Amino acid sequence: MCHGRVDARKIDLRSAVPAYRQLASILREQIETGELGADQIVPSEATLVQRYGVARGTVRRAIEVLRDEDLVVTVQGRGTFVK
Amino acid sequence: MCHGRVDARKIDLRSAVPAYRQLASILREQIETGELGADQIVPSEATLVQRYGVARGTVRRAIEVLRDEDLVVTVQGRGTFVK
DNA sequence: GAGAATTTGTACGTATGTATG
DNA sequence: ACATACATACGTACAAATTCT
Repeated sequence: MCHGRVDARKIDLRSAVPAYRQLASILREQIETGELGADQIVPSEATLVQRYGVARGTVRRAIEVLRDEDLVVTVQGRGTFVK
Repeated sequence: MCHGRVDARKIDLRSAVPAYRQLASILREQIETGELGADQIVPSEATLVQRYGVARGTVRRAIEVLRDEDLVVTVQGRGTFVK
């Protein structure tokens, strides 16, 4: 089996930690544990929107955090890749 | 004379340069020429929205650029200040 | 101190443009 | 031509921090 989808930690909108930071932490962890390996594409914004139930703007802010941390690079029309 | 308001360079939404970058350039220039001096507060988001006729999100993006360039600092509830 | 007003922060939704495959 | 994916811009609502009355 192994259904591909793993856990999808939930995002709590009522938390003191903003949703975009929670999502950034989730993705950062997946990168650090190797669940998302180097050069591997990060799920598309649309996918993350559906998977975590947040708005696209929130997804973009989360990815922006990772970009600022130099963990990923984003290319218009292609996607976001782990560095 | 001297009406306080100076020029208010316009922002061209049809330009190849995004509106938020145009606004960032305008504010950056005002900082570099001393029109906005050190420790002086930058006009509030609401003021910039009215003055330049763009959405608040666009204003925030412009200021974010200046923050990334370490030209200003922003404090919730207070405002944005020239460094 | 209480309350209102101001100002930035977060989150949502929509529409359109640009780049890639 | 088409579908996918990121980029920009608009608007709305509410929360949080600060300042003013």
